[in-house]
Amino acid sequence: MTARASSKTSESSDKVSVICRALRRAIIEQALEPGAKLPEDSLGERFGVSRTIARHALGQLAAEGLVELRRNRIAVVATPSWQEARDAFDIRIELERLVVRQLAGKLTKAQIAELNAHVDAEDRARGGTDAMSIRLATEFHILLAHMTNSPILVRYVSEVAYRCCLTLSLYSRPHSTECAINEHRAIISALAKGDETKVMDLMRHHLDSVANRALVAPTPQRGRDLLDILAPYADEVTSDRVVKLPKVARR
Amino acid sequence: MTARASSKTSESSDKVSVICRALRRAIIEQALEPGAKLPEDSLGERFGVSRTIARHALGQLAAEGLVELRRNRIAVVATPSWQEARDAFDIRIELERLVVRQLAGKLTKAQIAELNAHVDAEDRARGGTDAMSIRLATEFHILLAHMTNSPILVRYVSEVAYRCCLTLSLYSRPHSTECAINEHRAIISALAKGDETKVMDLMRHHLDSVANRALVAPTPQRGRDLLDILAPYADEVTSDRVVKLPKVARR
DNA sequence: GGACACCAAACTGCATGCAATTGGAGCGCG
DNA sequence: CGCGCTCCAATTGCATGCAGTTTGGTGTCC
Repeated sequence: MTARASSKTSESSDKVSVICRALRRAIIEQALEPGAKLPEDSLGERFGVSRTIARHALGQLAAEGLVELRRNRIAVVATPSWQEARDAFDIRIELERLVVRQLAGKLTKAQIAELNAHVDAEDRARGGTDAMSIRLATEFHILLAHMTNSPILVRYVSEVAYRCCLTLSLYSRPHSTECAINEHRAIISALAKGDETKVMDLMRHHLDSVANRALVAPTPQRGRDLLDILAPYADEVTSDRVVKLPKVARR
Repeated sequence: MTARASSKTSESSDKVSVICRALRRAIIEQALEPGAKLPEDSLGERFGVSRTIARHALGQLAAEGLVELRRNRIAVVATPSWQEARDAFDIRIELERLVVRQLAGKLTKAQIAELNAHVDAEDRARGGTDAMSIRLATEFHILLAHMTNSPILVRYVSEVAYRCCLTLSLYSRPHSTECAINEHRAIISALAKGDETKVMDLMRHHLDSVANRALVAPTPQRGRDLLDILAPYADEVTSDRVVKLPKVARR
């Protein structure tokens, strides 16, 4: 047995879905940074639809956790806390281990070729922008999920992967994608060999290292946002005159 | 260390959210069976809002997988296939194992009391309707997820648990909830003891047995919907005159 | 009696309009 | 110069209206 009966899960071609896809992509490519404002009017105007539709799209993206929606306030691209980012990665690890567990030894030659082709594309894109590298790497994982032919699994893996993308733009330093690509290759080969436990371990370590490379511990321990972030500056303030705050990535 | 800093995740009090909650509950209590029609007008009228709002709510529920939305067609309560149900349970197992892994040995006395109180409630409700038993059992799992203080985990566990609920109304026979209750108690005690691997195993077996009790293999192997379901009836039709079909739960 | 064309009711897809809320500029005061 | 107040433009929350699509029922013809 190679794979399950197919099933169509593709998003329909509503105007709403179109906008969702566009925004999703803009977000994961970091064209829209976390915290960026998303007024319904502007969105509607930009996409040539009414506010009603833009609003609906924002609702969907909020349900996916990519957008934050507060009553009577402008929607913004989600700004996950460091802890939320870590949680997302933890969940992602378990979900993707499930993916490769289901896939180990069950892939057709064509599917393996497809995966290799994708990694080749990642390789070729190494010269390109960071954003593209991140997108391609994420799409590799989503491609894997698709091969399980489990719509639910695809949905959750996609969602959580996008959320992780989002956190990369927040907490990541410019990073080298090379090892990630090698790890992708290793996963493919273990999948082809059908070594279930091996591939599950590979996936865990792969995602763990991505997470660790990305989520450089921000505030030592899981304190609450503002207070802890401001603590060191507060020290300076009380100890001496106010010093010019160092420019910090903001939004 | 006992638990993380709190964080508010509660759904806001939009009219949309109100309708979502109401429908969600109606669905998991099986007041709305899978396949039930949900016209925007009727919903709006029933809840005293415009179609716009009802529509938006349906969109949200569709994003959660509780409702199926097809272009230009009346929305219906989702009718997951048997395979999708199985997939949902597989995902649920991994997610909830993650929950108890994070929780093992980290619960306060108060939290353990809360859990025990909930199971007591489940016990007391044994005389009540099946729907209520199912709801309470589901809420036990969601309560656990809440204690991780990870909003993302709460969201995914809730969603997937609701989806599993949905499948229970489709494929389950009237079942005894007693063992489930005992298993809940066992999980609590293992959590309190802090035995991580034990509680993860308990959770796996608990959910597995729920799934197995519920998902009585429907069509021997994972065939496609209609054809296999109709096969036996087709036999009768071709072999003799058309016989009156036995009344089968429909909608 | 059965297949087919057609039509009206029901319903969805979407835009627009109006009321309510927000946040920020401007202004006055200490 | 900082603090608080007022007021207005920007923006959201929601209902309604119109156009297009689907559904199901009726009549007609074979």
